[in-house]
Amino acid sequence: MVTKNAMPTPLCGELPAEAVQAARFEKARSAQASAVLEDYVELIDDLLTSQGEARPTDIARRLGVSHATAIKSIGRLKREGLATSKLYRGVFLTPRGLDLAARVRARHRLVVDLLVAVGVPPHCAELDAEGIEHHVSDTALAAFARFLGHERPTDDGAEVE
Amino acid sequence: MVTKNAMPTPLCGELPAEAVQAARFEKARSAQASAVLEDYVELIDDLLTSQGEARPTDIARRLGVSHATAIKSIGRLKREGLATSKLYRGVFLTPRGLDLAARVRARHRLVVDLLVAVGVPPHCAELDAEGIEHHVSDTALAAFARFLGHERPTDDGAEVE
DNA sequence: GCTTTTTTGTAGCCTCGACTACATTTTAGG
DNA sequence: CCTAAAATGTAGTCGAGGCTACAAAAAAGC
Repeated sequence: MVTKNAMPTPLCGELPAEAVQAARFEKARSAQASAVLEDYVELIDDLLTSQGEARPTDIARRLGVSHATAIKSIGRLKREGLATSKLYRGVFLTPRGLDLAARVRARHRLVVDLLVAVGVPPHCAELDAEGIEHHVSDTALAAFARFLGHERPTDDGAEVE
Repeated sequence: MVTKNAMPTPLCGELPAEAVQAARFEKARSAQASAVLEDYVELIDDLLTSQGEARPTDIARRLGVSHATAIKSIGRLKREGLATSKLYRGVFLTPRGLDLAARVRARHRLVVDLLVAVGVPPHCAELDAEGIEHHVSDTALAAFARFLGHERPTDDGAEVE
């Protein structure tokens, strides 16, 4: 018997257990929907900072997708008001895009740092964080920061096996 | 062709930085591809254990999707050799499905436990784990287990000052 | 036993994110 | 300057995973 719904959940007072569980899955699905856009925004910001420009071909290569796929996604970014692009002139971020990029990057670092702090090898932490980060809530992020701030393991990474 | 088969192993020694980054995103994408199937398998196993049967309608309700969507996904499970179903007789898991369910469940618990251990409120940990779990590698899982076993922080959660 | 409701399944449509193939534009070479 | 290559953009396809609407079978009510 699992009866994982036996605990008193703060927000979901009288809701049926099914609805609670359904909401959980729905949250994960919606997080996934914005994951791709977040990746693009973060990468574009990265390219703009390091290279001075973000060209679709570079974006595609870094993401490991075809240029057509990248261009389509850039179109979505523009529709969502996160980026702009001039014909044959590269992609740029709107203020909203820049803001999102900053938040995504901070979250990424925090997730990696936490993984390393609990003993995940740095290389692996980077890999896993790419998928994980999109699903970490602000509440959890705050907890991560608190955890890292209180008992930061001298930043040399936890002992590798 | 992307020659994605050039590096199945995590030795990114002489590879260009772009390829490394691309591989990271690709891993996240492939993890996402199996996420839905994992959720279904876990839920079906849960229903079989607690209710004795897993009916498409129940699956759909618990996942928060329409029954048509659930039935389609069940079809995918069958194609992948993870489940079987007899007309109007519910869904069952194959040995492979059962094995996957067990692994998914263990991983889920480990992720939740780790989140709680670093100070994430239990309710939030459950929510976030739903999305996170699909992206946690075996290496990271092992680190989680080690962390939880070695330095369990008195289980009172991080003190909220 | 017949009707109604629930459950199950099918069909068709949508969006997203991937792809290939082709068209166009800019840039680079000769 | 004109051509070849690279970069950019467009069109069309595909599968996954959602949806609604409808059809059929099983279960429940009367």
